[in-house]
Amino acid sequence: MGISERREREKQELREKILEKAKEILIKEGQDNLSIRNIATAIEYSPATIYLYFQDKDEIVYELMEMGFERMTSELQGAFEMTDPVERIRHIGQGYIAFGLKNPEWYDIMFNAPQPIQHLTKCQEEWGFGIQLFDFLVNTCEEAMSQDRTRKQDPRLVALHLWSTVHGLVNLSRSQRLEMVEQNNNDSLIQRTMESMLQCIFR
Amino acid sequence: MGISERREREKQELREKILEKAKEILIKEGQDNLSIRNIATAIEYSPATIYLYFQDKDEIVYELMEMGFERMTSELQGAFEMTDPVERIRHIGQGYIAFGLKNPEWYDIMFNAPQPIQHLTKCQEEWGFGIQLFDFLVNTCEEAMSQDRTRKQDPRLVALHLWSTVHGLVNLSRSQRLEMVEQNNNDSLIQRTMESMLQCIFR
DNA sequence: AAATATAATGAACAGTGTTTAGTAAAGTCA
DNA sequence: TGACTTTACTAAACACTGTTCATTATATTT
Repeated sequence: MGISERREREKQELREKILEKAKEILIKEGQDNLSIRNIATAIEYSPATIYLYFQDKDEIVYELMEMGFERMTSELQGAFEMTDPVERIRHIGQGYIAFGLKNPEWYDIMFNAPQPIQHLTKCQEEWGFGIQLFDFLVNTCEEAMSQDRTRKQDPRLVALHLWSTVHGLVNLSRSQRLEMVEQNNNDSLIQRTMESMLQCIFR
Repeated sequence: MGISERREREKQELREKILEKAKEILIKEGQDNLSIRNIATAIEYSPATIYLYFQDKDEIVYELMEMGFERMTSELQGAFEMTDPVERIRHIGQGYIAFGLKNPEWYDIMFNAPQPIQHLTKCQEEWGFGIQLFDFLVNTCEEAMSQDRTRKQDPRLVALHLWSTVHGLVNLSRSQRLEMVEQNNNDSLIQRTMESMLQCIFR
């Protein structure tokens, strides 16, 4: 029964090809130009064909989100391996911000766009990568607390404080609101703000 | 020459009507349904007419942003008048978050959407309301610092820390990423996180 | 070779922002 | 009042969007 196996493989290959082209378009032309029709012409198939491999556009965006998390995770690898918990947090923060500023389209899909979440709730799955990342941050906060590097408090709140600040900074920069109130020195301003936060949480 | 005055007045009235209906649609049907065509049918004019009163959709969104800032400013009035600088910051933060969670569409237009900013850069104007709000926050931080309620540091960085955290929290909630990592107690979680931040900045 | 199962598509639906040429109404002036 | 001009408005088109479905083409099996 090698034939049906080949067919299955070919189906998988076209699915991969769709995702690859979607990724290319996202990087080169941005989220606004990531349309079913653009993907279709890129893979030289009709738009309707894409719906034989994905139930809707949300599913494609969801897959792109997963790819984004893999990219980000690999970029943060060095930070994850830091022995000192506070240094670990500092490097994760810096890496997170750097990723967000360098890959705004990926970041948007991962942390802002409603589509991947809609896909998740539709399929009753969970936000695996995100939970993993957040839990790691919570654990690191707990570690810092056990070393008396910060005052006793709910580590989940500290983690959320850290996350929301860097998320807020990336989004304010992305949406051009930051440059509206502070013309000069965008990147270093973000760096210094995060450092200011770390100074006030950890010792 | 009362005739041309009446005409001018009538033009202004239709402009106002367009904005009023745009506001209604934004509130009742959300940003996704805020289309030129929907506004046009609501005011019982053709879509093309709207372009006689606004150069493009961005300009309408810009005007809605201004309305949003007026709404927010009036809601924050009580907070602005607090005598204690730290309490002032606390109430501004709470009000900011409450506004963002209660009026997600307004919030999006004011702090996330690229359209109003595109309109600004096109017209070489500045983000008046936003700058005003941020500068007020900076001044309040300076006041708190002069009262020795927080350690000596750049007040603009403290203000940005405060802003990015609440902005991040509102956006994480809005984009459903928060409920992905913390199922229970969304609103109070946000409150407690902000409180945790205030505790670590001010004394 | 004929029958069947699978894959791919053309065309349509309902929607988007925006432009342009043409029409209808209102104001101006002889 | 009638002719002319200015202003206000709109129908229709352009180039897009996601999605569905009946139909066609291809590949596999009998």
